[in-house]
Amino acid sequence: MGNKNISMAVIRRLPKYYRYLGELLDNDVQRISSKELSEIIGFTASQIRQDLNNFGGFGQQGYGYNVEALHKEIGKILGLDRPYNAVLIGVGNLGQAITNYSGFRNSGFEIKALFDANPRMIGLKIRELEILDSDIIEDYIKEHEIDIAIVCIPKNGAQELINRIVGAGIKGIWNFAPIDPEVPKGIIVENVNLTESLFTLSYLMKENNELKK
Amino acid sequence: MGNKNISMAVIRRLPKYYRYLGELLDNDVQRISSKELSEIIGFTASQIRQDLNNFGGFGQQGYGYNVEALHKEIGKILGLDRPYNAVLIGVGNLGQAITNYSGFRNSGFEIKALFDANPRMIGLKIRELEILDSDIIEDYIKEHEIDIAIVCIPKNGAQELINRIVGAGIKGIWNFAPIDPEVPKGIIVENVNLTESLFTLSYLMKENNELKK
DNA sequence: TAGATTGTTAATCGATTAACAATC
DNA sequence: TAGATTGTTAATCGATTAACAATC
Repeated sequence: MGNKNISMAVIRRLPKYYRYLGELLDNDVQRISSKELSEIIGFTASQIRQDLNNFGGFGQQGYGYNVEALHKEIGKILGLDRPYNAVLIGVGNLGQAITNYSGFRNSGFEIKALFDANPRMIGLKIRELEILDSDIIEDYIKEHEIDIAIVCIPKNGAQELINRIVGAGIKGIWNFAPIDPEVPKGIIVENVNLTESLFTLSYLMKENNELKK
Repeated sequence: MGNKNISMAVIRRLPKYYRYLGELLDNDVQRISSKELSEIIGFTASQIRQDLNNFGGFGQQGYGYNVEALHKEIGKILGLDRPYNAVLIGVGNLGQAITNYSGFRNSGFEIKALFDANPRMIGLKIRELEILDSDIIEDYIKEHEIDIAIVCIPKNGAQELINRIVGAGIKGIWNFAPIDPEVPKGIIVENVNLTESLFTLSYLMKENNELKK
């Protein structure tokens, strides 16, 4: 499969294509042109065609794109045609929210175990999943072929924990701790920083307000 | 204040500057050059100087930047020198997680009220905050000078709810519902889409794996 | 066939990096 | 003063948009 070094800008648009195509599919729309999709999704038709052609020619001249086929193709491109085993570390409010959200499992991401360092949490159950002691996480990762770690612990200790799970063989980290972890080449980290998101909102509200003056 | 139409790329880096400068401050670092900051934060020194100079000349030739002063300036740029009143709508797991996270309040974002449509939730309390009926949200927003709505409800009904709160005078929306809401010009929306984030991780893990072959 | 729409090349626009004079 | 480092201009790089031949 030809990898032409896809830019991050393109990659971040892929899940949006996938979502909008899924909605079209739910509404029994069978075909769509880049122009029509453009009106729904808010990217230019030209950009849509450019984006998709990074991965192959999925359309047909004079017709457009078959919604179902394109949705499936993008799913494959995103790697959603295979299951992932995950562990979640830090069963606080956010960790529980993610554990309880069924949407991820439906997309093939299964949380196999929960971990926490707090003795009061260890042994409790959430959704049939017992909370295990963080101390044993390395052994668990090695023994259960875990691909992804979902890190929901506070800033302090987060880098150290990430060092440990990377050492145990984790390949991808979905990181909610408010740090930019350092990891060896070949380990993928996706950071979700809610504070940064909120501050961006704050900036834009302020800027918007000033423009009005 | 000169607004030179700052690009989104720059804006999204501002919270990172703020965070790293805050950490330097915690570590009693008093001055830093763009080169040193570059090594910590991972942007080029040139980019750092370009970014900052969009907002003013905060440095001093031959010296660098005063950490405390720069941190404060970026805080101002982000609009963190004033308080915001917020309401949170949808007190599920994620909504509770956000309600319980004290970091936002410490930055000046105060959740003044919680709303839910589920009769079982209405009347319950979280952190001294009673959960109110979503039906009365418009009146509440008007009467309490609410700036920001934190939307943590499912996809269905999210656009309708957003229409209502925008009609009631909300100026900024921190949206966790998995839609890209349509809002009138002048209303700021910051979307957090966890599914898109997870799918991006999936793509990058797949790509990384293929490169190794 | 005629009309529509893709895939793809070329043109434009914008963001990042490099370079260096200004100056602390 | 000499050395360091900014602020800013110019050069480069990359991403988006426009255009259109190919073709269904």
